[in-house]
Amino acid sequence: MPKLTDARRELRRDQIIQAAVRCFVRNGMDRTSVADITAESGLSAGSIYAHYRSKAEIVQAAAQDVLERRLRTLTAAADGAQPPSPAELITRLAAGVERDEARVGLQAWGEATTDPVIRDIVTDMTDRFRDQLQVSCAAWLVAARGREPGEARAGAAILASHLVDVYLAFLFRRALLDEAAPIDLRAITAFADAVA
Amino acid sequence: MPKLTDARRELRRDQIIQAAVRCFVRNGMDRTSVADITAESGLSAGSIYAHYRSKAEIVQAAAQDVLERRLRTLTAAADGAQPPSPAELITRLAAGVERDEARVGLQAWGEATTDPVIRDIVTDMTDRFRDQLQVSCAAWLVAARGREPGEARAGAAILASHLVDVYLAFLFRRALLDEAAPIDLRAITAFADAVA
DNA sequence: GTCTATACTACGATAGAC
DNA sequence: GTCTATCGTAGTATAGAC
Repeated sequence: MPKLTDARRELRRDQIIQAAVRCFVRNGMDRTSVADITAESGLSAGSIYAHYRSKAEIVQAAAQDVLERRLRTLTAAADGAQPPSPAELITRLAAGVERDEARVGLQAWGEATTDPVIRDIVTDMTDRFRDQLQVSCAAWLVAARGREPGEARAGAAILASHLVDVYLAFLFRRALLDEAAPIDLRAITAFADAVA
Repeated sequence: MPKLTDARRELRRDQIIQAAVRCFVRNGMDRTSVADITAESGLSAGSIYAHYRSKAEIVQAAAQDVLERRLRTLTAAADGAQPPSPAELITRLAAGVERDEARVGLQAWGEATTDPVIRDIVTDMTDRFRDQLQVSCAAWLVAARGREPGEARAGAAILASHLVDVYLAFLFRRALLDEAAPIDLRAITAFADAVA
């Protein structure tokens, strides 16, 4: 039964990653030692190196995990009976972001400037994020503004790029400011109306 | 003549910081060792520690230097016979950003999530950046759109916050993408028109 | 797979001569 | 102020018992 052992293995790996993320929130990715992760996870060095080849691999897996989680938040936010407006969509998105999560996200950006693997993880996730946003915006343009699917897709592409910008800036504020100003919806709606 | 020695001292400090920044671009702030900085600067460990108490202090000074430099770019971009439109302003701003510079900026954001000193440097500079943008936008609203100074200031505040968002997202793209898409001016002008 | 113990390296910072 | 040399430590990864 390799299925079960695989699942157990995945569970351990996740346990390690979650512990690592908690450490990263406290001390940052670079100032977190493998010893810190062992202490936080309750495991030992030997056990950890049985699941990950190096600390770099742990950092990469943690970055991937945090970003994937955000992408799932988007999928959830876009779901519903009728497609949400861009303003509503970005509001839901922002509501789902914890500060700790945003912090590790920013750390990943910093790492991405020098680690090609993390860079690919970050840019790939940004691309997928934008694609998802475009799909949702296109649906909204069709359903709420009566656009043709073709022109809706074009408008949605522009809109989605802009939403990504606003979202990235929000992550910045959420991570670094004590009380992050909420996203200013006037800018979004003004632009959405201009597109639609 | 303490004036002269002070100037020499400042020159050495700057030499160290510039060398440090070059190292940061290659290997990141955390994976750069003091030995790397000595090699890059042509100085020795003893000399460097005569000017900075610790590596942390060097990192902080480097972050401050990079961000101050960006603020000066903004001051230059806002200058001119008549105030530039928001779209023109952000275009000039983006044009002046080198990739290496953007990279160290992102690294500083990552450090800011765990180092309070760098966090203050980053948030303070973002505030000053927004203030500068507001002044410039207010001037534009008065000169090009005939607003009253009072309502121009209010509109400019909203506009400036949004421009900061767009600018931060641009820095992200500039640092991490091979060919950063230029800033989409439609979003800016649409919003500027809505405000004005 | 998981543990303890440890080998090996790299780093930050200092001492002391000049 | 600047150099060379070095001290102490902290970190990654591995070895070997269980």
